[in-house]
Amino acid sequence: MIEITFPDGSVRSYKSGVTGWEIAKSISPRLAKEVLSVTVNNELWDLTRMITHNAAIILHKWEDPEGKHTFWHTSAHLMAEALEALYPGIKFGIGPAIEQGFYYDVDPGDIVITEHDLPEIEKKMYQLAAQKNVLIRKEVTKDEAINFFKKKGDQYKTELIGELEDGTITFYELGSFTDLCRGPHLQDTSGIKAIKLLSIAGAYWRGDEHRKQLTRIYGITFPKKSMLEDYLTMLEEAKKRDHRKIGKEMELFTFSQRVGNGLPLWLPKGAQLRERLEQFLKKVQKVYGYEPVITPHIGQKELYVTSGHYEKYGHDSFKPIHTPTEGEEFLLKPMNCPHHCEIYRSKPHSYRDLPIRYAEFGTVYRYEQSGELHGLTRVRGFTQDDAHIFCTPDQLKEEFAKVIEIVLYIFKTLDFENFESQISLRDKNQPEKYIGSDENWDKAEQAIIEVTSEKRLDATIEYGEAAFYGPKLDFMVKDALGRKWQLGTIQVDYNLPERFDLEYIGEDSQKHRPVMIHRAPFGSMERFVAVLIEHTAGKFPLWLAPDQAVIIPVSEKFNNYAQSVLKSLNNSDIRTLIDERNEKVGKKIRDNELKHIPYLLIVGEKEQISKTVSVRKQGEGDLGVMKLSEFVKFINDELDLQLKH
RNA sequence: GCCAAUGUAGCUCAGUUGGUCAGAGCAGCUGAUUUGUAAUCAGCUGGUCGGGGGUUCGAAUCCCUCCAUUGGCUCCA
Repeated sequence: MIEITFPDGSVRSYKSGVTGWEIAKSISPRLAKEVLSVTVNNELWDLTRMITHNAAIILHKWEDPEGKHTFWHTSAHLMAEALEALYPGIKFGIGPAIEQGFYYDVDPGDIVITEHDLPEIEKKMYQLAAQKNVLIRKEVTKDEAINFFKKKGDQYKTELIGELEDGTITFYELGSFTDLCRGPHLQDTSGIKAIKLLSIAGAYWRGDEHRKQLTRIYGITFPKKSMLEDYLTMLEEAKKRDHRKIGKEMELFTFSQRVGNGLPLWLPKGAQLRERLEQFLKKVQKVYGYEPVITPHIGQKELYVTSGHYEKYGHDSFKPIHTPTEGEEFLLKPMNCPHHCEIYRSKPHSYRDLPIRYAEFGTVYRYEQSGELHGLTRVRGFTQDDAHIFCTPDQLKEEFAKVIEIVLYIFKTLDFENFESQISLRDKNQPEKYIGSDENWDKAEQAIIEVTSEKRLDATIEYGEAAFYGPKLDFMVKDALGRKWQLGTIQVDYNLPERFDLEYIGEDSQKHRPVMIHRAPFGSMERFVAVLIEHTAGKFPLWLAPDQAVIIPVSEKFNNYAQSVLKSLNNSDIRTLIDERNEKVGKKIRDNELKHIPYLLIVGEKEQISKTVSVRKQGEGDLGVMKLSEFVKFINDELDLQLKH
């Protein structure tokens, strides 16, 4: 007999060799039906694998990430089985479960699989799933594994196995399809009731653009048809929030082929929105002791050679600009930091001056690959809400903490609750990748870790993700479709002060090297606005809305009164429009609701007589009649609430 | 940059096997209506069918090529 410990701490005895599924069955038949996989001593296992020693287990159902992971991983195998049946000789790369579904990278040889083929593959998957084929786990030796895939002619699997250690290799058989796989898997495929192959794309083998491009097929599956329907509805809803669609509808920004791809044109309403965000941050930065600076859009190539950017990012930059007569070369600036370093250098500094915080909404240009461009989230010209803090090593921690405060304040004001934060540290096994002394690195990394925990940030730590010049803390937010974008970033830098030979005179009258912090709470205005649009679906908070209220006269007879209301509200700094079109009230309400204008003010005979407006709130409907002064107060109260945290 | 798909009026989209196929709705303009909380009616103006080349008696439709967009891969704010 062995002892099995459950998550709640209870212990039960089972005979040795019991499986996860049998344990589930012993608890309840319903659990046995729903359970998908089991964690045994922190390892995710198949339900059919025999447990022969005392163990702590957790049973996973669909509701658990581990359960979904198992379900989707098996689905990837099911898709592979279907692909092999439809395209004999097809070769397989990797086929993992992902956050939403799964994919498989395949090499179909000379034939091309397109999205038009997906329904047929789906159909085959349904057929195969209905056969209720069992997944069989087999432990194999490395030689056996290599021979199997060599015989099959699958160089990708052979390559993968070559890197594995003997004794740890497992195969899974599903019907006629055998795959190298760590598992775990479902017991059989009968639970896969709803299947949707979503898209198809090229993906380089092992992410290396110098290697062969395989065909990646993305899909998702569910244990119930209704779940798939809900998921597809959710996708449709998400598409409605797409910032590219809303940006067009609300006339926030556009692109022109004549201007160039990846170069956004901010339309008046978008520019207003962006300016308001900038003013907001400028105000916060003033409180935190930042000093605005302004630098040009280009700089001599030598500047970026000095900073090291030319070597690292030169190939991602626009080609140098040559002057007509001299042999000078200028680059469109890919980063603001070199310019700010030169500002620091423009005069000598004492330790008493530090920290110095130079802030600039600096527009930078990077030649992103054409396939990478995406709405406002990935563009070739964008404005960073950049600032560089020059401080003593002793001030680093406190300065870092203050930047986190700013980021959190901004996110809170804008209701960004679901952000993730990531600390990127160095990989100590590869010291050659980083510059700066070990001592400084330790200090900086320690400071970031301490500060994030003091600020109660639930940050993940990634080793080896630091920049070569220092550790950093990044803030990520997901867009409507769940794609993760990096917004804010705070980076410690020992490199640039070194390269630009930046100094300050210390208390000891000696020269010292300052430390730099690069920080951008929004990241880039373009990307931030994009994510903001998707989060709000275009229904911006009142303080940001380009237009806050629109006056709707019931008929042309009341245009004069409407005009007087307009004048009065605009005098009270409420951004107000008037809809004098010769249309019925219902039509005007509908149109202005669709424009996401926060307040609609209907005025007719009653209002004209009583000097009031009939207030209708976007998405909520009629709020009743208010005196003009009441409405102004009502608006200002809401604004105060939004900007006070 | 690579793989795949897409590209028809300002926007959203029809256009069947190449032969009155250059259309619809919305937007815009004009007029009628003078409107009370999510679409009043009528008329009109919009397009070298992404650009270029080719096949054909004839191309939005077939082929080539370039450009852009979309979904991914690599990189990154």
